[in-house]
Amino acid sequence: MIFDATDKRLLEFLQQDSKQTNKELSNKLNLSVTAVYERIKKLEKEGFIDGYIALVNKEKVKKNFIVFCHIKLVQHSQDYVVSFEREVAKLKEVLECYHLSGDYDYLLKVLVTDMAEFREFMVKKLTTINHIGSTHSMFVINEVKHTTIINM
Amino acid sequence: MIFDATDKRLLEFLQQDSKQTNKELSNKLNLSVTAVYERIKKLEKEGFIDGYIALVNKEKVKKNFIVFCHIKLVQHSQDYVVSFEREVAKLKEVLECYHLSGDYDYLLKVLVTDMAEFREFMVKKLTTINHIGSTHSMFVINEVKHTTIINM
DNA sequence: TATATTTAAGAAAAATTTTCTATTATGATT
DNA sequence: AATCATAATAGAAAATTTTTCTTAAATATA
Repeated sequence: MIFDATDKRLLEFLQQDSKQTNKELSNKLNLSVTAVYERIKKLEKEGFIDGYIALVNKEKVKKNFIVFCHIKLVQHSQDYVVSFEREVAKLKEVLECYHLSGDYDYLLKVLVTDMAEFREFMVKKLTTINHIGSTHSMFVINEVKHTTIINM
Repeated sequence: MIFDATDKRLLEFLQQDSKQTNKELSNKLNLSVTAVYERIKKLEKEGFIDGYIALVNKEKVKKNFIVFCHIKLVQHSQDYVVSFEREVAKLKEVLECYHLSGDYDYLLKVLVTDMAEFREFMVKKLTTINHIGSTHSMFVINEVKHTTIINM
């Protein structure tokens, strides 16, 4: 499938603000409303767009205590890895989980209200998952930058 | 401001799919279309919603090489910190940057096409920023989980 | 209890999306 | 270069959705 410069610009605009009307986008792209509409539908159908979402303000909903957790497994057998990944993905406090190179461990991005809630998360949820060897938590003092925009 | 259970559910729905019509939301919430409309406008005005965006598929646009970079500064003076944060925020490859506790350093989430592009990023961009003492890169083998949904 | 204030509902108006048809551009083939 | 097929674009019409407006109900306040 051909994915031209106009499609790229369109995706950039939609990543910035998906509530723009096709008319606004058509002005920015020098296209007709229908052309914009058809391009968006094509991008959606081809899988370039995973979805449209609202971004909630973390401070407002009192969930702005971010912790990165490094995790090592006791063993790295297929069974252990699969089991750990399945369990950790279920936890709503875990926004992101990455399998990392090097020390063969994981990096988790955990979002909670405060230290008390993080403690609960560690004790009641994370450490009850099997096969965890060790954990190392890094607390975020300040979120310097956070964007969802992928540059192409 | 009062932020009730219905507002929470509404934010959950909008975080999952912001393209739902007010009619669909009104059915899920047992409200009228106008009531949903007014609640959304209120949440927007009060700052609960930072924006509405399209999520682009990383694989499709060939930007799915994720690297986490740990960075230590040579000094931690106010000047150095401010300068570093300003410069690093400008880099489009850096999706996220966190100031961490403990070793007083930073964690960067970097998104590029491949290792070649990461090398370019390191050599031409990251290491040209002043005050960096040392860096340590962790490559993502697999993205086990990634959500933008904040639980409330 | 009476009075204000907020919240909600339904209808109407305005705006936007979506469909449809026709036209133009693009690329491949000869 | 000419022809054909395919894809992209534009404008108008239809369908849907958002937004506004008015009225009614619920909640809180004095």
